[in-house]
Amino acid sequence: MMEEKEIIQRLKAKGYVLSMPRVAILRYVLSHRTHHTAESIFKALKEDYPNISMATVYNTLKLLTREGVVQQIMIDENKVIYDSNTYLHPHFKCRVCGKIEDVNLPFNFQVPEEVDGKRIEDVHVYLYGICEDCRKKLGI
Amino acid sequence: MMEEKEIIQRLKAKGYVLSMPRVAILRYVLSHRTHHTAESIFKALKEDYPNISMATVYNTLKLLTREGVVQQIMIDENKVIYDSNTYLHPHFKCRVCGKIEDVNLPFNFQVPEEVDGKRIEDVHVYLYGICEDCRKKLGI
DNA sequence: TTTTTAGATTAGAATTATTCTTGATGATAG
DNA sequence: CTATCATCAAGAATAATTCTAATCTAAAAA
Repeated sequence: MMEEKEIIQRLKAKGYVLSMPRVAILRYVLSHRTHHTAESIFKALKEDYPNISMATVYNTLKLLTREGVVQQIMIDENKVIYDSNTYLHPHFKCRVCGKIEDVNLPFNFQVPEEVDGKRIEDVHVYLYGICEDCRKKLGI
Repeated sequence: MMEEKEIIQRLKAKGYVLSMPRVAILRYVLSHRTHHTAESIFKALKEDYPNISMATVYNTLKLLTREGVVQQIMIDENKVIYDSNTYLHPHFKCRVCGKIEDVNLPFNFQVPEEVDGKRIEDVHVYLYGICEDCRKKLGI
């Protein structure tokens, strides 16, 4: 897990301007290592930075994705979730309550670097089912 | 891989009305066992059924997903792809040309039926990287 | 066969997530 | 300082999907 300073160094070295909104977004996702949406980040930052815009949030998240600081999780059919935990770990979505959680399970995903001539750079594993709470409530 | 007649039987038994547009959509996805979008199906059927509507395509695809006839593939961040090949197989997306392909690779995805109290019902594996064509073009 | 009716369909408006556009702003090199 | 160039904000635009309300139809009942 990378540190804020290290990340800022690296982005500066790549020629990015580390403007106030960008640092605010970076700091926010690093200090809340859970799942975010563009909107949840926007709302959270709106308080301290009342004139931040959605476009900036989207642009910065795209930048951070490109630079490997966050990961786009597409487990949900209608919005992208951003995860600042970028090591390979499966995600789970409950089909009853819709909750999305990390799954800390050492699956053996020895994905080869190359398959059928394709170079594999990233692997996403999404699990769907019913979460513990919903199972209890439903008695199943 | 299920047959059309068998599927229609099963859906009827479940109480669904097998109307003309529903059968047309079912038949289309079964006879073109590739990747579809709601829009591609709509356009293809528009020729034979000039007044079919997008709402019907979406509703029917949702129904067929619920009944396990097709699978929603969410490898692409901005649209859902429907796959009538519903056995567990990874999908690949080229980050250069955007092409999406099946990967016929026997990964050992022995996903347990239960993890951390969660019941796992479905597993999606998405691989991202560079396809053979793009590697050749780029010389990498 | 005709009637009935629950559920399905259509057209288009509405919604939601995301991207684009444009003019303003601000950091930085010279 | 000032010119340059990337970034920013605001809101319009777009794209995918869902909703709404009036109409239609498959299939059960008469």
